[in-house]
Amino acid sequence: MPAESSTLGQPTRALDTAGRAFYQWRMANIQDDTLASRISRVLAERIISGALSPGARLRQDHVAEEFGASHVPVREAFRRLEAQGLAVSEPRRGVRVASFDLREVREVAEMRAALEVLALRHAVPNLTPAVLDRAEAATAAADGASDVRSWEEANRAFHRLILEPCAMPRLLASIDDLHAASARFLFSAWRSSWQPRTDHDHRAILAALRGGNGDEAAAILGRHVQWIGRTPVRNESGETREIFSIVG
Amino acid sequence: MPAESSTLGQPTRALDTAGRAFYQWRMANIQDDTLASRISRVLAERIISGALSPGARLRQDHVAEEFGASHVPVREAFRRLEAQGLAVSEPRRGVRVASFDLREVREVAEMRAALEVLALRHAVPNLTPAVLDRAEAATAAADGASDVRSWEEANRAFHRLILEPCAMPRLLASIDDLHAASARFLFSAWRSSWQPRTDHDHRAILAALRGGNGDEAAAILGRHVQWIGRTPVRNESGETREIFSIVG
DNA sequence: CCTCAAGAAATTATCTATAATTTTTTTTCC
DNA sequence: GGAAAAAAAATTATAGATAATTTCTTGAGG
Repeated sequence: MPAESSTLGQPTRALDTAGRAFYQWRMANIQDDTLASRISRVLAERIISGALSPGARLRQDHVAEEFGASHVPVREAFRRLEAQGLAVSEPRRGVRVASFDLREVREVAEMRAALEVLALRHAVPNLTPAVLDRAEAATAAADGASDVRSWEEANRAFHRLILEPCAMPRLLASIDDLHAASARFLFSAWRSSWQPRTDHDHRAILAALRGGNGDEAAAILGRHVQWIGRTPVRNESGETREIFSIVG
Repeated sequence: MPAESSTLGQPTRALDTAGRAFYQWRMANIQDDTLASRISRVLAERIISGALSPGARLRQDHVAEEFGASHVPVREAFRRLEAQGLAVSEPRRGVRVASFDLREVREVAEMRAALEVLALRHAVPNLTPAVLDRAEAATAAADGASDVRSWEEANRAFHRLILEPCAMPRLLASIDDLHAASARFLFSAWRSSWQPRTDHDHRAILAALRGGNGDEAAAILGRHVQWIGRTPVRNESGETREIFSIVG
């Protein structure tokens, strides 16, 4: 590390700051260093946001060219997207963006309810006032959000904050994947429009947690996550149909 | 398909049978045709059975040579194992068989409880007497099993049978992955020894389902899956320690 | 005898090239 | 003009080769 070690010849305080910055940079890159994972993250982002529509073909050479890479890391990225349920692959016939329907929206909502309730139950004993304060801030951010993207980010932060203290990595990873699926549905429903709302469930959950009532918090969370919103959407041919999406 | 089409020049009945056999063969191979998936399945089998121990390095060139392949499909197989939680990869430092401890055993047990209960609730309305009979047969097979492998297979069949009618593919896939993790723990605990047992829980679940009492069945299943067995195991240096593993 | 450093071997990550398959386009025949 | 067949183009899957990194081995110094 020749470029970085030059910063080490400085006063102690500066060294600490620079050292930490470098460490964080290393962490951010080390655990996700390979081309394959960077490609898979970018593609996942596009699928979730709706920039890549359901059923769209992902052609390895095109993706490779776009990223200035060969198709070997691209294929690895595809395998990862497949495992996350964001893409489907048919041998020798290529990879497509996974499609979804109301059945799957419901399925994801129910899985989230089951797993988030489990996570919250284990998180409760480890919850600190500091964490709850940050969760409250996330709720406020969600209420003040003016577009879907920022609302989703704040909402996800809220759930992550109160669940993370469960310290069950496998469970949290599964929940993350389900959140990604939820976000896909959400963005597809509220493509451009978004009406600000006050999330009473989040506040009720926080109140229950502050009052030491973990069971009640878990019960509200379970219902909250299964809340499925209906939005009328007008398609290209001018017909309107309802799109369903998880909102919690 | 030159070899197969030759079978088509036969009487109608024979054509049907041969045609179906060919179709099934195609199905079995088409949806899992690539070298990468075959390699990942074989490696998964070895990790689950314990033939590959936790922490063991998986070297892409060695695996490639063993399968008479190049390392490109091997790397794709690695990404899949990673997503299933059977392997962990550190960029530029290779892939290792995932290790596990009591914490993870508990985590998997609780996730299975949450998700299998959810699946059963949705399966109940679609359960037929025929399915329950097959589940009963699986239970009998488990009780009569003389080794861990066959017990695990029969046990897994029982769970699959009663949960499959929920018709929630994503949920079932998650449960499958958790079963694989459970089997790892199980095989590591009961490596060679196995004491036959009668599974009263399975019979109680079936009785409740036959009696139309879905809630009771779900409650028993939830407890059943979380049953963690303790086995004293002697390691290389002669010390004994307890190994915990899911049994349900 | 142990620790640390330099060199050698092995291993990973990537790219370029090639064979096989699928999809698209063009052509032919009715 | 439209359906079927043949040819062309695109695309996937795999192999072989190369650069960069890590791990192992060996040797020097304390």
